[in-house]
Amino acid sequence: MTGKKSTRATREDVARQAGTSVAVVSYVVNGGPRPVAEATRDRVLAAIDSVGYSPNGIAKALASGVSGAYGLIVPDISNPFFAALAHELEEAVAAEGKVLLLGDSAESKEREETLLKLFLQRQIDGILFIGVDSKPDVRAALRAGVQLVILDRVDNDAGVSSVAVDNIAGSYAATNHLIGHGYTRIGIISGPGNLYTARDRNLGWETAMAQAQLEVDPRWRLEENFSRHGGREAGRRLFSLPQLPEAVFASNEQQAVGLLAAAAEFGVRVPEDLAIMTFDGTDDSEYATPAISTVVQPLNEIARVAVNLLARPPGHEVVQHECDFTLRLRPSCGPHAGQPVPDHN
Amino acid sequence: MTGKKSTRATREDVARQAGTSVAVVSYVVNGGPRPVAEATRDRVLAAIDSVGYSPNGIAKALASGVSGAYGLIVPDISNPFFAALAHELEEAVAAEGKVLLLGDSAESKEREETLLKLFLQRQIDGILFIGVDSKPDVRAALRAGVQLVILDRVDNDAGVSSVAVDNIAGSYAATNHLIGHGYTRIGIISGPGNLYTARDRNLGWETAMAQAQLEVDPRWRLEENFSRHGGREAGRRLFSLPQLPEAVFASNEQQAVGLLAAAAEFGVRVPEDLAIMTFDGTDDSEYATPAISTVVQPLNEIARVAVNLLARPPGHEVVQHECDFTLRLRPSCGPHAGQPVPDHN
DNA sequence: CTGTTAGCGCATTCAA
DNA sequence: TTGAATGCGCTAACAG
Repeated sequence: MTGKKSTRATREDVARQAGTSVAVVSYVVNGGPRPVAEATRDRVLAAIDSVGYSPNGIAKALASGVSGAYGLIVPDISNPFFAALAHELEEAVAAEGKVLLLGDSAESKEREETLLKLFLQRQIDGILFIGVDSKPDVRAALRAGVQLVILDRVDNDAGVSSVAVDNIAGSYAATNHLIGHGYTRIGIISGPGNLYTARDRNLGWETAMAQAQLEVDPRWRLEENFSRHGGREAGRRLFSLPQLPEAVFASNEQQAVGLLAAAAEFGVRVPEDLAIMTFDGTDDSEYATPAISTVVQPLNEIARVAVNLLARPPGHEVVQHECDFTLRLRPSCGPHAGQPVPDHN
Repeated sequence: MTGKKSTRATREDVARQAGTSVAVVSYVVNGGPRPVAEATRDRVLAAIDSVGYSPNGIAKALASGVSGAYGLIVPDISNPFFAALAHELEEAVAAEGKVLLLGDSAESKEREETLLKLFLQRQIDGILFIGVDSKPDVRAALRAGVQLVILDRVDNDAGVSSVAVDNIAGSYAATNHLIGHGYTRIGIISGPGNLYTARDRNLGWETAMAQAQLEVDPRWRLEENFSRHGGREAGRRLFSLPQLPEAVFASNEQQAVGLLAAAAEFGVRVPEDLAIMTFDGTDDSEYATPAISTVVQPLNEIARVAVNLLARPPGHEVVQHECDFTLRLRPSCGPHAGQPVPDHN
């Protein structure tokens, strides 16, 4: 065609221009590992500027063994909770001077493994992992000696580090808050039974209910996916029952939003006819109608801790970090006297 | 420590094990560029399996010049619209056999440029770009000879390919639909004036209003950020006015969600006291209370077209693709006879 | 059909 | 303080 192969300037061009060796260029670019004379450095810098040199990250990765990138695998980035978490993670990763590779497994176990392998092939320096279920196969990463941290949906037996909120205590606190309102007929929409997250939140609710010696109508225990669709379906079933509970704990925020949509469909008023609390605490619950009371996950802390764990030199011990939550009270669970609520227990 | 440097198996290990040369290993791994005898291939495959070989993507990228990755830059991945788009893009990119690198510019012009450079350094094969404003500086990419496609917020003067929905026609159709309801007092929440997207949607609304010879109270023209917060602020101002419009076109979905929250605050009923239409059409509008009528952007098409443009060999002509939209009618704009509505014009 | 070998751009050790 | 040289793992000519 028109010209020669559009090839970028390399160290060699800089060296030639500056009248030095390529090694010296490296030294000034990386500020080490050896010192460079003031005058030489200036010449090199001028040359870099003149030829428009920018180091090739790929070559650097190959030679040094570190790629400068972390990988993030999520089941579905269009899920607001994962998106919010990804946003925080990106920030934490950037603060580490690295970039973040995004992999969306589309809720597919198979795609999840493919992504993991793909990342590993790219010499990723560490992997942030949110699995589609609680039995992720992360052996490939361990085998390759790559750090991996599991987020949110945690398998405590996997032998890898993890960061998650205290799901049991959170749902326990949420349920207790409903009980404190004086509600006695309290239902739950729980998540898929194969997720520890869902089981833990279920357990918290059960514990609070048992402790308060409250009976539970089994028809008020719905199980659905952690999605708006799931929440709406649960709501439709619930609202077709002859008798409604006074309150419902929706195990995740997306379900709560769906439940709200179903309530509107059926003319069920929230919180007058049904009080609602939920779990997660992204902006979704703030902007819902009515705004939803929720256990808030500290996304920022989760992200920071996770990235810190990833940045540790390999061979470190496995740590399973559990974050504290906060309770955010809004109109959906009924009128408040404005009293503060303890974080948990 | 315990063992030797945890170094992965390479082609050489495979070759040794199989008793062949490294080239042959390449040939069977890549299915070319030269044929390999059946028997040899089998030996190689067995050897690969035996030593647990997995090709090093970094080395491959360096040697071949293609990295197998596309980069995506978005202003904020926690924005549901961008998240939904990213989800579709990831899918389209994966279908191309590539991975997607995510960069979140956090609405910062500076970070946006940093990300672009970072991607370029990593020999990204192409960049999907959603800028924080309509004057993105993408010269670095052009200079490096890397394909780049601008999405959503398009600058028609940039000389780069782009994909976007027809914003003018979309808002024109939405406004006309409101007019068809018989509303004559119609307001607008428009987006930041520095975004073409916002200006175009504004223009579509203006055109429809002018064409219907409808007067506009300037106090019913609000300008706010494309966020829920912005929408809520606009709503609060609007609902403090002595007289409300009958309908409002919220320029993006996030604003509409915020507007709904403000309406609930002020006891303004939707659609009885105020009809609402909006633009974007992610799940957010479906699950809002009430569900929101909206111009729907064909995210799937946008993603496919964008990735196709990216996959073209370099040196191609600049194309600015404009996608069709659809209108999705829901309760928020008032009762319908159920008549279908033409796509546009 | 298969083996050999020269790069890809950079980090880094070893000399000078 | 600087230069030369080796290697990272792989691709793709170029020879057999």
